[in-house]
Amino acid sequence: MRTLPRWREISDDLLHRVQEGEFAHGFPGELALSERYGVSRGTIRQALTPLREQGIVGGGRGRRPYVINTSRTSGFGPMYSLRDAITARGGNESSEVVAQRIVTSPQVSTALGLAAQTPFVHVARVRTADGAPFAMDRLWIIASAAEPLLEADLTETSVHDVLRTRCGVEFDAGVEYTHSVPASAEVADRLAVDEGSPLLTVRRKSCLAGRPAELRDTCAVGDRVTLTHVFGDASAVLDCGGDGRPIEIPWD
Amino acid sequence: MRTLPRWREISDDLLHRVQEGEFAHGFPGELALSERYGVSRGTIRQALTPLREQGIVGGGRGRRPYVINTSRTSGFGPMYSLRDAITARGGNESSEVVAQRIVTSPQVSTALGLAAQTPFVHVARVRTADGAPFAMDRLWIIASAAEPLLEADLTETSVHDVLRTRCGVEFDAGVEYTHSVPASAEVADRLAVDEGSPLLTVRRKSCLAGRPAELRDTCAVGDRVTLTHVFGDASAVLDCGGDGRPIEIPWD
DNA sequence: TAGTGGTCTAGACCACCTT
DNA sequence: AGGTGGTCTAGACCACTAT
Repeated sequence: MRTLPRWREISDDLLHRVQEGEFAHGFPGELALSERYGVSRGTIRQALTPLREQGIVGGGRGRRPYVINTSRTSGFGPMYSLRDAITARGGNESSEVVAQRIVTSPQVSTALGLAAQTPFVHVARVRTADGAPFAMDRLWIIASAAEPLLEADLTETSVHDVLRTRCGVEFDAGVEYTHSVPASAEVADRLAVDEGSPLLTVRRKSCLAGRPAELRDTCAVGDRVTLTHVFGDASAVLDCGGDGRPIEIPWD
Repeated sequence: MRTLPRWREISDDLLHRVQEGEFAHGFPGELALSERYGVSRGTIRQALTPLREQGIVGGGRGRRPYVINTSRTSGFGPMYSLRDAITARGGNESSEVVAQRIVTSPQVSTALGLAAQTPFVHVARVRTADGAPFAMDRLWIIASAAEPLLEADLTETSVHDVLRTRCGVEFDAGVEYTHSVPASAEVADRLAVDEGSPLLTVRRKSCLAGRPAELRDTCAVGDRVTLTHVFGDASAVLDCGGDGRPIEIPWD
């Protein structure tokens, strides 16, 4: 695990402070931050970029800077600008781990363009909110980068967090494919829905230092899950009614 | 329409050249670009940032820079890092415009947090690839910013392009909600699928200068459409087989 | 009018990859 | 070894907003 650049340390620190509510009554400007951290304004701007892109802090030329969203549970990193969050309808969320071991898989290796015998850490979980399953996911990460994952408790912790803190690993590129498919018999059984009912599936392939490193499938119940993506300071269109369900208007 | 910053002009110019294949045999380095455009390296880095984020050019410390993806049809702009493209299975794509007029709508105004009588330009289309409909979309944009849209030919041109070139308008923030829902009778009829079959719906709310400006609903046939998001230099995991459909392996 | 962020410059040093 | 991009500095000027 190499040392992080200064701008990244500052960015992490600011995110942490924001999440603890430190700036609820006003976020400092770039000049003030520049003094506080003892770095140039350019470095501060670099640190603020991800926070602004992800809509965590807002402001703009002339405006007083402010905090938009404190409740953001997501970690930090570029992949979160891809798929910010799967939000379940419900409160208490936990996971049942149904697989957590080393495997090889020709299908996975092929999908990632790796050698057929590449060993992966394989994790599969069923995610539950308030007693009702709302999604299942499974992932394969090249074992050489993710062995501590085998011993982690994944019922309450995200894989991303474990990778970051225990493995010092963060994905730097990737692609996501999202589909809507009918539930197969097996999945319908595990998620307690009717066979054929609409599911949201997301396949993600991620890279580590430019090399394929992870394949992840997420499979979510259509009417229990909303996939949300935020870009920039969207505070003007958040929380103004509706959860994104289509408006009931004829398609004239 | 105000003048664009220099870095943005350079970014647009580079994207244009990339798409015309000018750099197929090698992309210039930052120093070379700095000389060519007569600006400092910082400005060049700013211009390259969106191209690198969207995985259009690649490289890295020490590596020779290169072009990853020329065939990118998408325009330019931050919203495209949200929902890069809806890719249909098929070749010839066109749209049938089923609505293109000024309207007011309490539902839309409410969803955007605007006054109930706000006039919108309303556009609704059914999108077809190789003769089969694969998606429909409808949008409402505040009329004051988008009037030229009323007279545009939208059968072959994207709304985004018209907004950019004719209205000088680009969204700077937004949120997208993605769901999987069963087809209603009306939508099933228009898209030529069975009632109840899985659809992918995307609702987007966008901002212009920090104010709500657009609501857009897209409704796509599950098995004809893939929603793709790319982050960074994902060249290692693109084109290595599979279209993102879930692997057929039991969820042990 | 004061303070903010957006843009831009002209340097510097270093880590990393290719050769 | 030479070239690349990543990081950082210390300035500058300007557009915009709030007051």
